[in-house]
Amino acid sequence: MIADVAFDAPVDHPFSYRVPGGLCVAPGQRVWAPLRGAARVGMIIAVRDGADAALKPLARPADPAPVLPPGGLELARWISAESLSPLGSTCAALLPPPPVPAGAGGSPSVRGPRAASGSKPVLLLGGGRERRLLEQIERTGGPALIIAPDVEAAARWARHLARLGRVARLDSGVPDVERATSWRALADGAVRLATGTRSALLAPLGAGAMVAVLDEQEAAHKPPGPPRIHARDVCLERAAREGVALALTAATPSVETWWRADSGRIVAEPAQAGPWPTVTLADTRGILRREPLTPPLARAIREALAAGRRVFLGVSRLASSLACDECGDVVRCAECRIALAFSRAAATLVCRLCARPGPLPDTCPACHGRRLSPFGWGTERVEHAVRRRFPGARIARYDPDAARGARGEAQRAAAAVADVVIGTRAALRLFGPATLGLAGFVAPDQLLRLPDFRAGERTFALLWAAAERVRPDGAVIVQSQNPTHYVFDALTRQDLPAFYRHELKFRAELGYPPFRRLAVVSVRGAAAEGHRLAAALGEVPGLTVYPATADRRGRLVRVVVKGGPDLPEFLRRVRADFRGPGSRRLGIMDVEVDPVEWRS
DNA sequence: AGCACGCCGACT
DNA sequence: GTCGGCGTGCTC
Repeated sequence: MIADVAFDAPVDHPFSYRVPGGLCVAPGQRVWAPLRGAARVGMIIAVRDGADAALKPLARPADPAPVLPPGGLELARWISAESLSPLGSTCAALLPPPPVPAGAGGSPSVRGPRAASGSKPVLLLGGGRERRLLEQIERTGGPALIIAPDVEAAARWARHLARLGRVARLDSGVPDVERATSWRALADGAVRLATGTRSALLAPLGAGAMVAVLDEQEAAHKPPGPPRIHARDVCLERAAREGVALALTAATPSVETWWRADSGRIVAEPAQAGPWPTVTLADTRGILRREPLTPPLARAIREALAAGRRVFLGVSRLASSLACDECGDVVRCAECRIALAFSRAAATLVCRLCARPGPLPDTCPACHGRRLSPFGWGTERVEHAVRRRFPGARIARYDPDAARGARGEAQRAAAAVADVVIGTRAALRLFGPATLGLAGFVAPDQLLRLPDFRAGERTFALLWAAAERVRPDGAVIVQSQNPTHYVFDALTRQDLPAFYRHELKFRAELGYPPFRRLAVVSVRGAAAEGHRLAAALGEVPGLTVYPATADRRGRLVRVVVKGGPDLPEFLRRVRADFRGPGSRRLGIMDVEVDPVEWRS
């Protein structure tokens, strides 16, 4: 017998081994096998008849029995194909680490896929969505798997579910041994409730199970590293294959998910609109930007502090676009309509999507105003201004991305008791629903202008999340040079559908997701090959290929490709040719399908 | 990914 | 004269 084994390595073919007599192995089981001298763990993806004296033998099983049922392995294959990630790496990332060499242990058999129940996925929107999800799990009483965007949320949900029975935690917030034990307890039916992050996507589930993806719009559901695929997309596929019930929750769903609901493939379950704070737009057009707080925002802070209420001030990282001080217009790519990326150092404007360089204009293309400037209020500058203005208030800055570890802890402690918290997106987690007196946004235009077609979606999500944390008698103040933008308008009117109507229109007109799929293809090492590849992609009917960009030395060639639902299949074919026999010095080709953000 | 092989700069 | 840089290539 010969076993084909996939390893966690950037090679997309399996390695074959002789199965020693007496060793009983099956697909879905992990094994130790020699690879270039060293013993490594790999996933058996096939076992076949045959003999080849040249093959090395498998060493020993790493799992007493398959961790993946046939359906799980098929799903892993689909993930690997869809994301162009190696199958071995996909399995490694989506399974708990194999048990340590110790005693053999029992052999829980993993159940196969269940009969399809055929119900459509549901999208839980609006206030109380998490409570409704919990009630639904309680009502159905079946097995449930909660996929959270991060470890903290997984832990929180483990506590919520503990009321209903034993909960298996499958995320990296618990020790590896506990993860592995939980996985097996779930497989043999001893435990029916589980929480985890994306690494729990393949967790075994009993009949009548339900999977939930929390905050499905979160980019954290597609973390770096293989397999580069969004947890929501895997769950949609799993629901379709295995017939498990699927629930997605979101305050502001991804545009892709809203569109699926629009077209009836997902059933949206909105809540009745709850109370909403007053949202006010403060127009900053033509205002000298020496001071980050407009009079309305400063007044609102004073009032909130006087009333003993807490204030959140949302700031963003430094800007990378060029805007007009007079009319607020941002310099955009004529073709792609996304903001041109501004580099102060190089004094250049360039489109991150099509790579078209724009000349640095002297005057605003919209109003011919002469004051064009890079826009930015960093956390420090805002903090400084607020301290000067409100010397008596307890003011704290909170940006966990900038301060990690012990410093982050200290920052969090200070922010927890501060009257005014100045922070980025992540700071919102400090506040419960309807607890703030005021949420103010100093310059959300910075987010709105990010050179990314998702800029509107992300800005809307942030503002909405903040508004949900403001008391109904509180206020949201948004400073903007673009006060009539549909993002702000939908926020003010608490009108979710209005935002998606506009956004879908924009996406449809320019052929962005969900109407077309995107991929970023990079070739490292050989510029000529990279350009040859870009040319080859351009020949494929149905694909739109943006001009390739190269870094300074031409070591990295990047090309953005647009295509239809079968984009991964096209890319796999092109990659196979690219790596095909007979060609030398090809460099390394790397593909990111459905990128969530640009980051060059 | 790891790990070895391989051909060019500064050191005991 | 060697030690070591990481570019290139292979792993059943």
